[in-house]
Amino acid sequence: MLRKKIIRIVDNALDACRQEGIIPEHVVVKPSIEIPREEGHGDYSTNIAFLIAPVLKKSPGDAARIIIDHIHGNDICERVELAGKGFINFYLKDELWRNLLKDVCNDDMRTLYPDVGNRKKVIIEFVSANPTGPLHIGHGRGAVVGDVLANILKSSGYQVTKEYYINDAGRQIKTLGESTYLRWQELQGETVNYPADCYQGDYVRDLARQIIEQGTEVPADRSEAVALMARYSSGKILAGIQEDLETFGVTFDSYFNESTLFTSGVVDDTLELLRRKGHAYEKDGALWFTTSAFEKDEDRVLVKSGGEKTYFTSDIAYHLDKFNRTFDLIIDIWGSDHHGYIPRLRASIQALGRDKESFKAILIQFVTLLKDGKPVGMSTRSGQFTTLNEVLQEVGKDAARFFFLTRKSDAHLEFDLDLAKKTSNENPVYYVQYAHARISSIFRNALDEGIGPDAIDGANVHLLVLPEEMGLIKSILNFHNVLEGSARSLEPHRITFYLMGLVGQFHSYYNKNRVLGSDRNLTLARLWLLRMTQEVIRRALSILGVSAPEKM
RNA sequence: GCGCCCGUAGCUCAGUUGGAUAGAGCGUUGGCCUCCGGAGCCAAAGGCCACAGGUUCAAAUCCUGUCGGGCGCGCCA
Repeated sequence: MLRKKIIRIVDNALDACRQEGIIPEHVVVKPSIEIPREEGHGDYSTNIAFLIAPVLKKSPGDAARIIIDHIHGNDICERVELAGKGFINFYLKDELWRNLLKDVCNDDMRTLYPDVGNRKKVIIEFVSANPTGPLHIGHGRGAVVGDVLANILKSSGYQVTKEYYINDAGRQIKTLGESTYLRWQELQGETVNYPADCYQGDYVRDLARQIIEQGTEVPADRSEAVALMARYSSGKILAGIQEDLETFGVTFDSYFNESTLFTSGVVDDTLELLRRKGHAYEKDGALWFTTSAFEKDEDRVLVKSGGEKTYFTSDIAYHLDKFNRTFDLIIDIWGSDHHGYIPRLRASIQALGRDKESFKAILIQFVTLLKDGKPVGMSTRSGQFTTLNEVLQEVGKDAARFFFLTRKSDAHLEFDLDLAKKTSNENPVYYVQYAHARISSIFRNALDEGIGPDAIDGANVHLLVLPEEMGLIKSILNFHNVLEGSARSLEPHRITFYLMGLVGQFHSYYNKNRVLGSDRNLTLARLWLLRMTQEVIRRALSILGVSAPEKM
């Protein structure tokens, strides 16, 4: 918003220098205008002097001085200073910030949301756990990142579709059917040898028991019986997964079955397309894809010598299908152990003639669940995982969601169950929610004194002159930049860190200054500021899918 | 062996894509409401940003190498 004005000021100064022949006409520089990290370094800062100093054959400091001397007709800055070895710092007039926030308020906060998406269609695929067992805490992390990222992109001008991909064509579902069948046999009193590569969790036995209790007729033919068990079990488990996700606040716009790629012919189309473009070739009786033509990776098999298609093939088809559904941007959220898979998929996207930049894979590092200070294993097959549902029961939706977003996705996360249970007060989510509740409380008190929303509407914003108040105003407006950065980098955790900072400013301000005081006009102005603060907290929390309580 | 990610305060982690004096939370120590919610605030202590070079006005950030940790490298899914 204001950055553009600063850019214009700098550009004008450069033009003035060119006209005077100080800077040669042909020299083109692209100064960066940024918000300094240090508070004392102004509202904006530019490094332009460092860039033109070599051209002028002067020191950066002298160059900066020349630029500053050529800034004319600037009415938005309180002052412009040379700082450090050549930085030019811009200190904007306080009234400018106040007016800006007032504008945002009058516009119903709409200007706070950036438009980086420009209505582009994006599909985010996440969780996509096979319905062979309940979700564990690692899935939970991916679920939150995907869900929140979707919210971020929606808030930034994208049209977002959330999709869950089900590998129902593969071997895992068959194994599930086999597992249930064996447990079923066991429950019939038969002695069975239960293999190690079958699913070990107790839930398989429960499923078998359900089949018996419901009096379902099991076909005598073994493979038919297994097929029935597979259908029943996966359906039941998927329903359970959906239920878990719902209590976690995660929903999907569509569920996509891998098997439909075969029935609809997309898989065949994909192979045909790759052949025609010369990106598939026969070797050793198998069909190979030319990964190496696009990426630093080895060629991969599409069709095995036995005629069976690989998982990779249906995955290429799946992504072709996404493009066919006219999505401009495809985001996949995977466990970080899949990172080796990225080059070949990106290669396939190029082979299909699509822009590789339209595909983004986000990797989620594993979660280490700590119990009694020791890590707990989480392999689905071994059955000793702790389910997402159990964690939710213990720490609650808000804390779990917020906690998952307190670090960037591609970093290990230690989730200490005992700590989360025992000292939930220490969880940062309470720190943020507390601020929201506290502000609500102030409004309740104000109402008792006869100050309602209408009165606050008429507040004189220009009574907000304290440094803490200016800091809050700037931070509220900064939500725009944070959201934009979060959307561009696809990093949801930036929102949580922003919130903790904003809320810290509020708590500090609250402690130092009284809001409800004897000066009615000042009271109104401060209430107005708190209303804006609370509004942003609420909206940011809503993006995170975390509740904003009035009381707690 | 090859590839990807990571190494920042005692612990868990941020660090605006190359900016100025390195930032939180927890923990430790010491303070703060006769008044709007003490689930809060203020202050102190704590750092060779794994190590060594290089690139430039400027490096935690980019390049090379070393050490240490995680994960991948199938005609599995």
